[in-house]
Amino acid sequence: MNYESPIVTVDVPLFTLLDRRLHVALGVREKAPEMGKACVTGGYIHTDEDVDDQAAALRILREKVDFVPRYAEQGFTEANRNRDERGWSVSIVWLALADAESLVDLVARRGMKLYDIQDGGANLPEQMAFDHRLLVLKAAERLRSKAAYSTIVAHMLPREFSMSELQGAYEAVRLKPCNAANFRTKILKEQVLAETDMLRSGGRPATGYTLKEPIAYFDRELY
Amino acid sequence: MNYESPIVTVDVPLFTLLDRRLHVALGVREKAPEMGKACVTGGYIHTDEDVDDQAAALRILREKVDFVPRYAEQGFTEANRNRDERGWSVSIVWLALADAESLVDLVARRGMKLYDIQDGGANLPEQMAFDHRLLVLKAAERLRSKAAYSTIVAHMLPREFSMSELQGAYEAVRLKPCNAANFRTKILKEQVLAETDMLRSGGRPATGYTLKEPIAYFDRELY
DNA sequence: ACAATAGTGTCTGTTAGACAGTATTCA
DNA sequence: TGAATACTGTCTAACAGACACTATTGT
Repeated sequence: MNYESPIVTVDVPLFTLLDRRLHVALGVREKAPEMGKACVTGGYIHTDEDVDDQAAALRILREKVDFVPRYAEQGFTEANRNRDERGWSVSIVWLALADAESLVDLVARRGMKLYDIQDGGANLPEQMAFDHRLLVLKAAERLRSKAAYSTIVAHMLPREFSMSELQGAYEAVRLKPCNAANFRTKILKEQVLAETDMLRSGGRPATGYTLKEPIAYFDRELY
Repeated sequence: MNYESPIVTVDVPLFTLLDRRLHVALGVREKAPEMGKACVTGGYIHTDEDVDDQAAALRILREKVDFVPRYAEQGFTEANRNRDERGWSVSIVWLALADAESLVDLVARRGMKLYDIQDGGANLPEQMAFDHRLLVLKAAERLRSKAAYSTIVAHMLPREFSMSELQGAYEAVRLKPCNAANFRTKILKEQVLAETDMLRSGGRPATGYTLKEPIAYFDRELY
């Protein structure tokens, strides 16, 4: 027997930190079905040009909103018969991260909007296309759990950041405060940061840091 | 423009512990292409009967090899244009776990075979269908990393197990030994195990344990 | 009694977490 | 000089890890 093949899309929620709170950039769906509702940037795989799902994710961001994220990784795949009225469909969800400035610029250019998702989705729009509310919440949850033992959150900061900015990023994503003195010593001991120039701020200038590697993993949770 | 939709399959590597070493159960592919090569149990999504990818994974195991795993979860999705000569294809890989006895019985019934994958795939068959070698290795790696901070490995033991069996499971999957006294106190403190009847063994009978919940997560790695 | 496996108590070095205090900038 | 932010040193309780010891079975 021959079975109808499901529809396959790649959806790419864009995350950043704004005012030390996790935000996601959403657009507005421009065609039926679900026209006019808030949606994650996504699209079909182009079997003639995309070599793999990562290439598809990056092409979709480039073509649809002219954006190159700082970091992207596959999150999870949502696949069921109810998520799209047009039939059984598969969404490969990629998480993309960028600094706030780039995303603020993007949403201004493209008529998109940044939504605070610090409070379990309370500030997401009422109506969202398809199951995109679920996709965003699952992706945020994945980000939270990955943040605990990796340097992934640093990609939502400027390339050079201060220790307190980095701490703020961990706190926002992990949803709990941590002690500045202990945070500093612990992450420095992990040897994942490289020092750069000084950064000016309100008081004493702070040492600037960058990630040595795009992502590093810790043996234990970073509190 | 209208794009050809990729082929979508669900592939389900079956893992267990045999002689305190991680093993995967593989079958033999019975049709072209790649006929005769070792392969992961998998199949197409049946859009008329599967409600979602989990249902598809379980149906495929049931129909193809008449097996119900003890635990299954979505692992990752492999999606590119080179993995199947017939065209751009997507595999949603589900990890399935079972006790050794059930899988030994399964492979005997179905002409499958259990392969030791303790040594990074050195004991996998030379020729495997499609990219199934990669799928198995990636799935095993996912299992290893998840094992560090959860009770997932217990599903590769009998439903009731002794503390030393559980320790052996962690050691096999994590690839490092750990101290019996400390392992015991640490996992008991997590309160994830329930006591059952005594289990007979070579010496003093051991307290039997079962998982309280299908899966529990720890705040820190269990050494 | 002894081999084999299960389970406990205790000690030591390391780490988490709290907190006091010093350093360097701008207004 | 004082407000603001950056950074350091030290103390304590908890935990990781090692290890010696006791307990309960079968032979």
